[in-house]
Amino acid sequence: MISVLAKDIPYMKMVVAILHAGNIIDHKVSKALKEFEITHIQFNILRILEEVHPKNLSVGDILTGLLFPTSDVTRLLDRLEKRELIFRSLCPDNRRKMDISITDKGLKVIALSLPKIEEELDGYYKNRVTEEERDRLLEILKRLKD
Amino acid sequence: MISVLAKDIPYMKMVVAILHAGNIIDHKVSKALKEFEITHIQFNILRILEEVHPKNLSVGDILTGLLFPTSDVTRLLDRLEKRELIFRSLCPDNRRKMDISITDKGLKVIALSLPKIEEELDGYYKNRVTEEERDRLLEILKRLKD
DNA sequence: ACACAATATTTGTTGTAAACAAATAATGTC
DNA sequence: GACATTATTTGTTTACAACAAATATTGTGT
Repeated sequence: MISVLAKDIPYMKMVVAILHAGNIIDHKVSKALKEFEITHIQFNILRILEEVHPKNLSVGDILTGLLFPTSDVTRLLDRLEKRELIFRSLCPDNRRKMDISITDKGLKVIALSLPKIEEELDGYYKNRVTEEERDRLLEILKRLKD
Repeated sequence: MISVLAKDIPYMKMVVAILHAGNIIDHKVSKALKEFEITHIQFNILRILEEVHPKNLSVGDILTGLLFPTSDVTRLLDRLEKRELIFRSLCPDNRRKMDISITDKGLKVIALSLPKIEEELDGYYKNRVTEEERDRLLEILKRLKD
């Protein structure tokens, strides 16, 4: 999603810069996750499940947690389940729902991949953005959510 | 590529915010492009070709222009060619290369879609970021390129 | 001129994910 | 008990990414 929009318009420059930075980060994260054979979005789902571990979440909960809804959580979960990174069972209270939880194997993947991601990103932002700039950036970007 | 990285680490917050903002923008661009049935990356290729029109570019040139290399320019061009948005011919000077140019139909798509994208994004950034903040953001993000 | 390396693009293959509609099943409500 | 609502799954199609390998053309050294 690298954008080559009208770069002469000031705010378009900003938009392009955000997209560009996002792409770079995305690639770095994906690169770090490669050895674990999980994708960025799969990682995100595992992270969400890790956060509530040992409790579980429904498919809908995960969808909400993803900030950005993807139309296809079921099949993402299929892939994770096939590799035993998550565990699915029918919710006893409401049999329309599924109880989804992260497995020990999934926890291990998160534990091992997180430092790799941080390592990968460290070299990226360091010496490029000061702490003050980082906070300022964050503050502005916070407002750019919908 | 919504990220749910360790949000408690300050720079990770920044990273997540960039990814989030990028996702929103990406979705908005894609939404604007939908009626023209082209994807964001296809749009980018057309934009690159439009910039040099009526001259042409090689596959390698386009790859370079994309800021972020995708492994699959050939088949992206296939789709664009099939819909007569671009034109491909053998480069006479170097028959390993292809001369790729945008067609009138492609130019029309760009001309019609650009305002739609801007319109879509207008509502997004306006009243959220001041001009000063926009410039500051841009300045910082510029350094976050690789 | 010939062998061989380098360049430019294409193909094959496989897998992930997005988009959208439709189906299924369980629950809630009047 | 009929019917709407909710939660998840399935079907289908398409785009794109990653990576290796193939093809064809050109450049280079001897």
